[in-house]
Amino acid sequence: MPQGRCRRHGNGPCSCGMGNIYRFVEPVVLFLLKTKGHSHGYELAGDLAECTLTDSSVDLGGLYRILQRLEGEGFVVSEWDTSGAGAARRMYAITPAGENRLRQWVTVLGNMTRSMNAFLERAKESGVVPLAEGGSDHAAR
Amino acid sequence: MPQGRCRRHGNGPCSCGMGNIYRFVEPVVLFLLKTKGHSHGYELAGDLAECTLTDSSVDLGGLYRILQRLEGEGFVVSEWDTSGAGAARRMYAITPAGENRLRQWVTVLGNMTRSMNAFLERAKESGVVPLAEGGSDHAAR
DNA sequence: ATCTTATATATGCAAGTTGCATATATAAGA
DNA sequence: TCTTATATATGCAACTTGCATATATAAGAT
Repeated sequence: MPQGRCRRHGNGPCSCGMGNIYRFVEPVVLFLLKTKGHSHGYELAGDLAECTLTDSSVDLGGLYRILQRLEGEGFVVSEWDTSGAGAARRMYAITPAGENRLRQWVTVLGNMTRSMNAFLERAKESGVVPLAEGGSDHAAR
Repeated sequence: MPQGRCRRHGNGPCSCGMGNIYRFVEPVVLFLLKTKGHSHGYELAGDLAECTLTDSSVDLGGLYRILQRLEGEGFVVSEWDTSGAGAARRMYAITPAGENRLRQWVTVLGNMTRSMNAFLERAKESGVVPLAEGGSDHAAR
């Protein structure tokens, strides 16, 4: 938990309060749009809950803002879908620029995992690891 | 790159503009203090440059702020060291609470790498991967 | 008929983080 | 005396985050 610490669960090693960046919201959204073809915010929120490592569900308001930003940057496009019953849905699709962005994310995340593994390796060698008090990570459920 | 995008390098897949969280500043600082015994901000900045995955060096002002926050949270303690020549150094040391925090970070980062690898695996299976245009990650140097 | 719930999108706001610039002081070397 | 390296620290605008709230439609329950 970096800066915005988890205010709900106190001080255990949980992944709450990490913000959307730690939940890989942007790359996962781009990936979902790439594989699904198209989707809308409310549906993406459900899919995201299964792709991310945190117990805290992604903030819906934040997700809509991320989609708005991605559209402003040209990585996704949207249009209203009033065909179905119920409230209108804003359907999103990924653009070629967005697909390129996704490939970039894969590169960056690949570098990150390598760095993180190297750090964890060093930490284990140094014997920092044994039994974290206050134990279980909420994210590990 | 998430929200605060890299303003310097345009649109290549670099790890700039990711903020300190993506550079693992907090866990790496705690780890360095644990293994070194004690250190000060300016020295930690040099060590951090070798432990993090970004090309952009950690912002020194930001690092000092992180150290201040960590002290406020009881994870490190500091005192002035005026013994050596030159400007006074504020020497930091990790506390028992900080060591516990570090163990929690190891747990959380371990979960993160597993989630990231699972995502990258899925992305590769879906054929999203091939050749990101705008190619090299600055972080990969 | 009315109430509640689920679906669906969106904004307001306070608190926090970030990058960049800047201010400060000490000492070594040119 | 000037520049550079060491060393700490704050100001500020821009952005992100979590939480609360506002909105509208429709299905199902009472």
